[in-house]
Amino acid sequence: MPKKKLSEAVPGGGPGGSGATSYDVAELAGVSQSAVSRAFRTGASIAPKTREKIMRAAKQLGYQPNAFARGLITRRTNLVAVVISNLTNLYYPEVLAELTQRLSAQGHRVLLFSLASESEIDEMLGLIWPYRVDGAIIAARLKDDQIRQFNDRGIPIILYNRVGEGEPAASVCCDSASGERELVRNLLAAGHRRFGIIAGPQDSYVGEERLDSARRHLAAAGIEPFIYRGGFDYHSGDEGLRALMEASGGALDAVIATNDAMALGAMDCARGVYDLAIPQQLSIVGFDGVGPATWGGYQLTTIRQPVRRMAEAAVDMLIERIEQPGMIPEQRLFGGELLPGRSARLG
Amino acid sequence: MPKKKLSEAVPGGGPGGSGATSYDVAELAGVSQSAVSRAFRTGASIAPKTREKIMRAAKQLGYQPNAFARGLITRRTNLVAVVISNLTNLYYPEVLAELTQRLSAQGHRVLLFSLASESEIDEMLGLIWPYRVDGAIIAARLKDDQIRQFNDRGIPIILYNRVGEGEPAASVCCDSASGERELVRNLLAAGHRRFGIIAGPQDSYVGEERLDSARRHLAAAGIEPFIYRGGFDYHSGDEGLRALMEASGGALDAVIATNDAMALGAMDCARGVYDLAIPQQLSIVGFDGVGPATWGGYQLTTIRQPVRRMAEAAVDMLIERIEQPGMIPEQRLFGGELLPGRSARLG
DNA sequence: CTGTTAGCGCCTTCAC
DNA sequence: GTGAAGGCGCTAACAG
Repeated sequence: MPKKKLSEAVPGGGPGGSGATSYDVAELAGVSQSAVSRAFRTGASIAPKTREKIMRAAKQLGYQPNAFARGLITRRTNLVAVVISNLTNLYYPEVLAELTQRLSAQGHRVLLFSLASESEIDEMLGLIWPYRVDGAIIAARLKDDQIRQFNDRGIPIILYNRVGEGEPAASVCCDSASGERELVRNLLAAGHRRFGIIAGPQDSYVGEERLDSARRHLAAAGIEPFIYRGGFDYHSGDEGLRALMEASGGALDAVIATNDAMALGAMDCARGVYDLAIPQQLSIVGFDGVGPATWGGYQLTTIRQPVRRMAEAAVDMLIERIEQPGMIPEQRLFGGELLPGRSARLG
Repeated sequence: MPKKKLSEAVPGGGPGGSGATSYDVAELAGVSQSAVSRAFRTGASIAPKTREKIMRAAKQLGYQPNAFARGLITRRTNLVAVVISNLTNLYYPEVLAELTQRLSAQGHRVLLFSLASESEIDEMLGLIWPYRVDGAIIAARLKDDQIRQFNDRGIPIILYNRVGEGEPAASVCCDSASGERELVRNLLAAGHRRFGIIAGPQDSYVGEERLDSARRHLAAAGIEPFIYRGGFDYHSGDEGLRALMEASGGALDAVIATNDAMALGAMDCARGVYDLAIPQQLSIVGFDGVGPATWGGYQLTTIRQPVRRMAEAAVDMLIERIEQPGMIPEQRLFGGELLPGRSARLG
């Protein structure tokens, strides 16, 4: 007879708990507490008959092992932090859905953090540490010392569409440079010469990459584009097009937006405000391949990120590093797919 | 000198942990472990000087209290489960962003679960229990016995845009019935007589509510609409309009879609495929007020859900119930706002 | 294969 | 205001 105290009466248990502990189950099943523990652990040696007896008792009591007690001892919490800077970006919901489903399938729970602004990162880190997450997937711009904090604590992280600047960090990215090059090359081949670029905020890593790539490849053809800085949202596309039209005196052949939301805003503005036929009078391209880009009213010419493969890679890389600490940082770069659409004349 | 073992050397600590424990901090600060515990608990009585000494030592060691050990004892995990059935629905990212930010501000972390299909709910519940969440916010269709499992375990839940069928449950909803009534009344007043409805999947609670309300109010005017069943996505809107045009022989005055995504699909189809002028030849209305609905190319006539107030209400109600168990179930119903847009002629 | 014995790191009495 | 025990529920060695 175990001496430990059993959970007090009440079938439902106290507030916040199911009430039943492994001792309760052990007593009901007529075995020791550690037998119960084994029954709920994969790969533990236990007689099938005993296990079954235990499981029956457990079900009767509504018993589920307490992850907090387990985590305290195993130092594995099965928790993965997922950090996304601005969820309302059209692109992230799809990523988040993929990540949670794949992590779930691998036995991990998602602890979600969303930031209203990148300045909240330090604050957020303080909220993560107490939960001893096994790892993290981060789609926000971490500073070197923030990456180092993860490294120092031995918590593997995967940067999503970002790379570490100085501190080494594993990452999964869509190849902005080659995607943008593809777009520019095609636009040039179709004879466009007067370009405008609607860029993203300067604190966006992919935004700057895309901008740089576009400028570089235009420069190689001797072209200097007009540039407008937006905020990655639909409205910025509208404002951007107006600004570019003004700056260029209305003489524009093509507009390159560094994400789809802005490209769509620019399309609506071009048609609605300037009464331009797209792509006959103006070509517009985006980047990402979000849902609305393929909608009938837009059929945007853009680069589609292979979201599923990227999410899969991020999760796989993370799990690897959780199970085998100390792996070297690896960067995986996925090529995007050119969706021809109907918003631009390509060569 | 405390006899308890201090964490073993390595500054970074072992895998998964920051290494430092309250004993390490206590030793460095020259106080007892329980003093450290007090320093990190709000409202514990401790001398300001002692506290400061401890905090300095803690920072030096990178110490953060272990939430797992704390949760084990206090039975408060500060974890809230958020369950969302299909994240890719345009409407949810905004909700999720609001929820996580507000929960964070209240000292709670979000454990996110997303479902590929409603049939996975039981499976998911089994993943939730071990984590002893303090509460849950659920935007998925729970069966009565699933709600009861939460009730039995004493875990408060808030249903989001759903209500319990038999089992009592607190909930936050947008008033589908009155929103749809408003739309129908306006459409009738403007002289529309031949209606089509693009409805959602039958397992959607709000979808059925909106459909029922629209039919009822049309019936009151002696009108029997054509009905098509879609899946709440953009593509369903396209298919829906085709089906309705066929069923009605092209004689349609207005189309009511039970969410925005389908309404937008129908708009593009009406313009692109049937070459109809909207709203002159055909009025189309939606429901939700998602971002793209306000875009220049659409300017959809719809009902906007007060997402921020609803999220705020959900979080507040949940926190109340966590701090004061046993509160009665309350249902809060928020009215939507009619966005006139330009996709329908209203009376 | 099963039971026993120590803790995991912290909070919570209780003396002082 | 502070320190010394005891235990939250479980897993990880061990014996048997």
